[in-house]
Amino acid sequence: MTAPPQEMKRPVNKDGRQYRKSQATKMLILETAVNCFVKYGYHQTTALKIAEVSGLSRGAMRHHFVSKIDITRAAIDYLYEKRLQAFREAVTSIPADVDRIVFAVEAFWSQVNHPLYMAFFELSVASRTDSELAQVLRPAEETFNRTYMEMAAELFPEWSQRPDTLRVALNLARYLLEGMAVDLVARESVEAQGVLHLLERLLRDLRDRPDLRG
Amino acid sequence: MTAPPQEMKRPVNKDGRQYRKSQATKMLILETAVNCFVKYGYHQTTALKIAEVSGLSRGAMRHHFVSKIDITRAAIDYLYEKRLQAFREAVTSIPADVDRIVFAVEAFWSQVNHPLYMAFFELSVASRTDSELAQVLRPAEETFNRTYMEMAAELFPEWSQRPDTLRVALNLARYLLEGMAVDLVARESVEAQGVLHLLERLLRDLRDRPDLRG
DNA sequence: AAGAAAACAGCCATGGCTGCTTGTTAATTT
DNA sequence: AAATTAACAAGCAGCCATGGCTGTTTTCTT
Repeated sequence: MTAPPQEMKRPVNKDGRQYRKSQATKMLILETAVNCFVKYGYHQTTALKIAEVSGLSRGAMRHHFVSKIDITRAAIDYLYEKRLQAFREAVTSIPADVDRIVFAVEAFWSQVNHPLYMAFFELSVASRTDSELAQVLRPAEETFNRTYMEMAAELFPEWSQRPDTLRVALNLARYLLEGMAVDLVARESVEAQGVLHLLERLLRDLRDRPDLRG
Repeated sequence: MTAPPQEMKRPVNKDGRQYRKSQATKMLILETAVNCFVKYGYHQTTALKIAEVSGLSRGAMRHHFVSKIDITRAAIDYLYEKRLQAFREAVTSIPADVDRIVFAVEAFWSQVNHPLYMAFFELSVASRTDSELAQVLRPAEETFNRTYMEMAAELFPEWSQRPDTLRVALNLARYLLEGMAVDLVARESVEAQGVLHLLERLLRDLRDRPDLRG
């Protein structure tokens, strides 16, 4: 009986060109994965297909990510990172002297029309019947939701006196825009203008008239 | 060279017990298929699985439906038939002396919470990346949409003077409720009450105040 | 009652995807 | 420059879904 081989793995050198190449390849794989989710849907996206589109061999893929769920895990992080970042940018770039509701609606709407949203949507739907995926997706989504709420609270400080009204308003906006996006997915055309204007009007009402429940 | 065998197929006897059994089996298959779509998702539902759950052999299945897309085609007809029927029932059962908006919202909302909606939703999402399925689904969906609009027009005759406002209102209601349903799918909890009340209020405003655009 | 057709069972060949293994080249450490 | 490890290539065995074929039983027609 010998002692177990004390695998003293040397630390990764983050400056070496090997490391950078590895990172680049990983990014390539993740981007390809997300693109495939959008283009083929989650379940049609196989590990093999990702490898092929990336221009890598199956073995090379495996070196970086062992299985599809591994890729997916990393891709989800990557995806949500980007979504949050885009969100933050959109919100912080709103000028101070305009009606922020119009801008906020527009920002969310363009979010939801972005290809990245499609990827998220595919994952979300797939996760309903795939508990492994659901486990991976849930935390990322919770983070996103929390940030969404927090940013909204920052964006509308005058609203913070009635947090429950704000909550309902935010939920409504979100459901509506996501519902529009879904119809956009399936039916490719959505009567966006009128609906968006109505939403803006409703949000203004909710914000400006405290006596508006029921 | 003989003449082509002039296949004089005898007409189906719709009273025979063979025919009825066939119909029953077909129904069983379709119901199983829809259930599988809900339970496993469209792509996870294989022809084999449908056969197994139905308690049929692969050959027996094949006798009734050659391929999965065949089953799906028939299942879609079956599904939309049921959805439309449920819709019609819900609408026609609304009493005359109440605010029909509340009832209509409730009717649509319970529609969208029904398992059948989940099946439709799965198909709809899958059709984005599956053109064969899209082809099958599109006509059924168009029929449903048309009927939805028509029934709404019947339900709110006083609104028919401003068809564009009605259109926008109907679209908004639909997008919102579907968006809620989607979130329900993925996150299992939706702040329904407040949002539904807001929707009702908005619809009432739109109906009763003609000066409300912009 | 006999022939035809429908309803059903089960097998086989094919092809795609997965997990795993082995081999090769390039970079890094000492 | 020798040894080590990372990066990538490529193949294999197993699994499962599919399409298609053949055989058996039940029902229908005449």
